[in-house]
Amino acid sequence: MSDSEKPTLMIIDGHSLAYRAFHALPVDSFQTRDGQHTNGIHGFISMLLSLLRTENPSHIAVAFDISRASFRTREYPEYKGTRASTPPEFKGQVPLLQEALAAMNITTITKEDFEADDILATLSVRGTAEGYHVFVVSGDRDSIQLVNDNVTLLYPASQGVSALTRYDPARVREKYGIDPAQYPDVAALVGETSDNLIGISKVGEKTAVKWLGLYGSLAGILEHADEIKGVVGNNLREQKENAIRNRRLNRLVTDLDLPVELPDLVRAPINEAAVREVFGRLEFKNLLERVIKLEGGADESGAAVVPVERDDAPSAPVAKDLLDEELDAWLTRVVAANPGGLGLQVEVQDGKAIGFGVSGLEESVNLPWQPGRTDYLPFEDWLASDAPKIMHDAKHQLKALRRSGLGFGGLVTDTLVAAWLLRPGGPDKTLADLVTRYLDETLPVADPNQLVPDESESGGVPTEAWYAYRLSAALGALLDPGSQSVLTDIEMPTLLTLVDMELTGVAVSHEELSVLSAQLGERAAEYAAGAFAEIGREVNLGSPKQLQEVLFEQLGMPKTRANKTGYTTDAGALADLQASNPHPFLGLLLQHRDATKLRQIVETLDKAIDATGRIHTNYVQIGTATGRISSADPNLQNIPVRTEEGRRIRAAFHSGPDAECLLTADYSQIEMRIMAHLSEDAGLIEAFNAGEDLHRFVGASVFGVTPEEVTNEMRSKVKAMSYGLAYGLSAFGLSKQLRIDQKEARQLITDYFARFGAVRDYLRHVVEQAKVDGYTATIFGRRRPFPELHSSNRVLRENAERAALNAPIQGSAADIMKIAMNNIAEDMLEEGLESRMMLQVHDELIFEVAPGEWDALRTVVTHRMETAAALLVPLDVQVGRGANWDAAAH
DNA sequence: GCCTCGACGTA
DNA sequence: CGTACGTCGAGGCA
Repeated sequence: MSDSEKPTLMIIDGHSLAYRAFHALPVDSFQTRDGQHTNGIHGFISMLLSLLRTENPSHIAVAFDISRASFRTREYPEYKGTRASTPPEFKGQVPLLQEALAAMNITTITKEDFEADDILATLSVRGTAEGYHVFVVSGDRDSIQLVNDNVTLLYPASQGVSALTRYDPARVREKYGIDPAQYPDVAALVGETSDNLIGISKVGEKTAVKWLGLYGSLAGILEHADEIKGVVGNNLREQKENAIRNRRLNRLVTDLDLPVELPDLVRAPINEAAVREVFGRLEFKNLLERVIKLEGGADESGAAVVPVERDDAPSAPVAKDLLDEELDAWLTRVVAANPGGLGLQVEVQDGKAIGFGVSGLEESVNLPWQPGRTDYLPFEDWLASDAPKIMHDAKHQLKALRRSGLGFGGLVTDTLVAAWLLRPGGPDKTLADLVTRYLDETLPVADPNQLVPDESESGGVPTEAWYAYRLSAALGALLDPGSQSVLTDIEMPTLLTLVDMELTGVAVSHEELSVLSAQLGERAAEYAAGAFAEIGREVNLGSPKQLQEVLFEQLGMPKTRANKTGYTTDAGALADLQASNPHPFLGLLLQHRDATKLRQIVETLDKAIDATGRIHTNYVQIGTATGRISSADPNLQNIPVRTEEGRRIRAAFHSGPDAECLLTADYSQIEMRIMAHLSEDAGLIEAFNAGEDLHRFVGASVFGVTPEEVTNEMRSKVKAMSYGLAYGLSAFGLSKQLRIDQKEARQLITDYFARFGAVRDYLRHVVEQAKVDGYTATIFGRRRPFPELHSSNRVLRENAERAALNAPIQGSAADIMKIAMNNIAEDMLEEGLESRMMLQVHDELIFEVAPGEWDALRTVVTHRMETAAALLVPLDVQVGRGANWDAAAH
């Protein structure tokens, strides 16, 4: 029988290949929406499909280790002892991989007390005996010993699993200078770091191969050990037991009793239903297609290096250039053909629109644009109409449309926002990320060598529009109904609201900031001079490293809490030091910190003021994992408020020249109210319905006194407790914050829950449910996945538990605020108010009030905020009025 | 010029 | 050993 007619048996080391794939592929890019990591599985299956195509084996099996323990670890407990513990992200991938293989009708084999390598060895010996050509696929170098004329090893190239090197006996000789069967002797002499097998000192591959050339085998070398001169000879004689032990351990077992016969391993058709189910769970869209397609017939074109890049991805349609009637006809036709909407991307330059890409499923157009252009009237009509549009990262594009004077309507989906709802806090930030994850394709990049990009070729806004169109379908299929309604009813309107707010900006006084900056600069310099005088030298007070030198060496202060670079110098630790080891330097340093921090904030804000005297922040709609909005460039959600000095910065935020004043409106205790609603705690609900001071009421209940008898101290303790609840506060944390001992903190928690037990039950229940579901949900259905709840790492798991109990509370508050904002914006438009919503700081809104509109605006804002959600307790809104942000506070 | 870290501002 | 963020300077690396 010639080689090409022999049946071929392919045996794969499942664990080692999956583990290699795990390290080769970015872990964050392969995750199900429940948070299960799948990069190892994806890489393995992808490699497997390539192998099936290129090698087309007639028989196949995948071997797995059952555990790290085997007869080898019993014999030598240190065996593989240096291996790092399995990364948590890899956990769970092997069982899922085995499920996937089962669905594909590929046999997996395990054997108690033996390693996968031994199964490979046994099968390759049997295969050879029964007339097969054997392919061994393994990332373990011990498999080299299996190579012979009938056994070929496919070994992953340096990184990953996308390229496999083919080892036949000639290749082994070329690479290592020995016969495959001699490889274990070399390994025994050299040692194997990854298996924690120590070899002979100073003996590397070169020496080992030389000796084998001289004496033929390890046994021969040991026999002639006395003849070997020099230090290495001595080492060999002294450490020969190492080599003997190594050789015993790296000998693969070739006569295992396995529960299968070779004919059982013949390739069978996949179980399509099972494959669809498993791959659906793994969210492998493209791999599913490839597996299904594989059934259609194997490709015979074998290549030595297995390609992983898919070759069946559809490519974007070539964009057309159209004018006038042509464009009109095209739009009419394509709109009719794509009732779900068209993909749209705006090309933005210097904040203005300079072109558009519009795409349906099968065709797209490219429309360069400049002000005054009239041949696109049909397009402009469509743009401004309610005709459904699908975009990616629409906010800055819509801002550009507005600056360019173009109308817009009909946004149904923003794929960036939709993907964020699927995986809030996920790594996907660009269209290319989403195309890779959800379409398993690659977004074409414009050729960087092409100086003038040809939009009609590929890349550019028409291509982006086409991918956004296709992504929206893929994402829509993955979104549960709750998330879908959050997208449609909350996030898309919010996006439009944010466009207005960002374009509006807020007036800030450059003059006031300049004065502040100068004053703070002077003060900082004085504190610095004083601090330097105290220690007799000048250091950089902004350098934690230099401060450590001063504090712990020069001044001999006791060490503070440790961090990665030494010991912390944060404000809390410095205050503790001041209490135990008073020194004027400490106070001056803290004062200097305050002054420079404020000055830095002032400077950053000042630089952000535009020519019209306003600051335009960028609200990041996908900026948080909980559903809140974040603010950046500059961040206007962390403007100081707690100190007198800080409030002077707020005072520089004022109403614009045409406005009457500012209006601020904030929800009071919204998170506690949400807790009352979600927990249905009768006591807490009563506390809110009583309408008096919440913390006083709760304090009276906890301490068993009347509200009038609640002291300030009792009130502040209860207040800290209530706020801490929603964060998963511990007795330790509470004691630290209140500076009381842990026993007292524990008692406070006990007393608190004695009166508000349903709150405790609710918080426990949230975490338990999240463990079952894999995610938490807000009142409105916004989800956040929590895979770490099952982590075996205690720190990770407990962090996830606290985040999970907080997510529905913080997230529901965020939902409520967004709904209120959208409703307010709508009312303002309907009532024709010219006042403007400018800022959102999580539970607070700031408006610029147009002359004569105070009453109307206050009514709208209060009403819409109070009625954004119907909870078991009322939503209380506090409104303030003033010429500036500080004065408008209440 | 890039990154990480410590520190600190807000809800 | 309390959640969620963004920004700065210092310092290390290239």
